[in-house]
Amino acid sequence: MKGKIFIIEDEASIIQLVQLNLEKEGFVVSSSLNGNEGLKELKKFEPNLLLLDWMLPDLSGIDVCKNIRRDSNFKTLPIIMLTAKGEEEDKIKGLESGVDDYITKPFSFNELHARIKAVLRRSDPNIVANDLTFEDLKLDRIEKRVFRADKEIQLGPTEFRLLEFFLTNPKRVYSRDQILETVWPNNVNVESRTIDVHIRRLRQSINIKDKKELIRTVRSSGYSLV
Amino acid sequence: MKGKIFIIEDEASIIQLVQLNLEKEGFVVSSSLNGNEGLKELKKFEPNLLLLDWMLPDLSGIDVCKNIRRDSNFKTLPIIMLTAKGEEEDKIKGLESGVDDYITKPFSFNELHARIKAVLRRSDPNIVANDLTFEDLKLDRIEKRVFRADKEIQLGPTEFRLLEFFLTNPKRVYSRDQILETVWPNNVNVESRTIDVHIRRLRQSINIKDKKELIRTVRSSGYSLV
DNA sequence: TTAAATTGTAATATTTCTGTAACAAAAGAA
DNA sequence: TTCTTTTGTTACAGAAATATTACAATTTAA
Repeated sequence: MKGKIFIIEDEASIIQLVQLNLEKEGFVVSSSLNGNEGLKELKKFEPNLLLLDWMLPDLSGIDVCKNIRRDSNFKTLPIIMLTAKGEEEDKIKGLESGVDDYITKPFSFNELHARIKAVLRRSDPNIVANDLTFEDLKLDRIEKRVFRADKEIQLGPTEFRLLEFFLTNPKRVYSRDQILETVWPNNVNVESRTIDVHIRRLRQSINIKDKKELIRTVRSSGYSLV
Repeated sequence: MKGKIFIIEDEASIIQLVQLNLEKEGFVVSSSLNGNEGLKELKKFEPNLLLLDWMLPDLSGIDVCKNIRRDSNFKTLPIIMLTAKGEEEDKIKGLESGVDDYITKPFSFNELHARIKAVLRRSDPNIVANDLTFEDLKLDRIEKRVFRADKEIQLGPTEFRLLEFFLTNPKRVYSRDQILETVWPNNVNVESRTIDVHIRRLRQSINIKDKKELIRTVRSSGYSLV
């Protein structure tokens, strides 16, 4: 899961270009062509990051920005401002008004992508990182390694995916069905009790004596990481 | 933010009633009186949930449903079917054809609302509020945890559902029958006195010494949260 | 090809939860 | 008061959910 990005930008061609590329990178993207509608849709969409054009037909980027910062649910939403060349002076204003970064049009997608990753890494590391962490647990998606308290742990493939799944949303309780759907390849039919066994195996692997149990059983609901 | 709901239903009066109430709840609502047009508009509207009448002038609800499930963009759109009384047998067919829930006309808005929330919670948890609170009581539906005065409380599954139920309408008095209907799975037959026992268990769990009793007994009527 | 690792399931053990019955206590009614 | 109705409390047996174990089948690695 890479996270959700919302774009408010009045040039449809830019939206198209950026959206296409971001989706190719695995982000979920939604967009709007103007400020007022954009604000509404954005709040429904609940993105992890906003790409915001400086000049919009109705509201200025700064107005949008201020509105967002006033909303307690989006106070901390990372924003990257898109400015046209020659507006450099405004950049300072932009940053002052609570923008996390800016990029000057025209920009290459690579440049944008780098900035997005940088901003997300600061605000919500789990979205970008190849490392998922929770407390003293660390999972490296690239190298396929898992550590508990800096000690490497060997997991079978299924236990690895299972832990990876829990780490994308720690604390959240998942039902056996939800776990099956996500962790097992589609169209496989496995007994839902099978999950108990894998939970057991995972527990056995990641538990260290004298350290607390990391997987919580919620009777009649499922399991979660705690 | 509550999300978008689309209604396909040929009785204008029902649409009006439901739409009005849903909008009052904060949903964005759009509707259509028949299946073919409805399908087109729905795909433009991109709702988070569809309320679909079983009997339509042109297409049957099932046809609409199948059409939607064939469209990759709407494969997972949650659908609640509206059936008239006496069509109960069809319900099974409905659920088989990919419907998420159904409700029999005539229905109360509260009942519909509850089902909508339940279905949305499954499909798109961010749309629905997940924390229920009342005074110093807090229930987290995602993590399945309950707190009183910031101290965590352990509840069994039934007590959890019971409290969840009371928290959706604090202060309101519910009869034992109402409690049974909502908190217990359908088609289970339990003695109504059983509820007293669970109330007792819930009380024991959530009461803290020196703090006031949270569950009120209303003689010959039922119980409520106060 | 063989050995080792992994997987799903079934059988069994263990834990936790549930509903009910029986009796006590409280609240109304007469 | 006394009687009646309703609710509170308790204990307990059976049910239900989860934990654990062993094992055969399959996959992967050597």
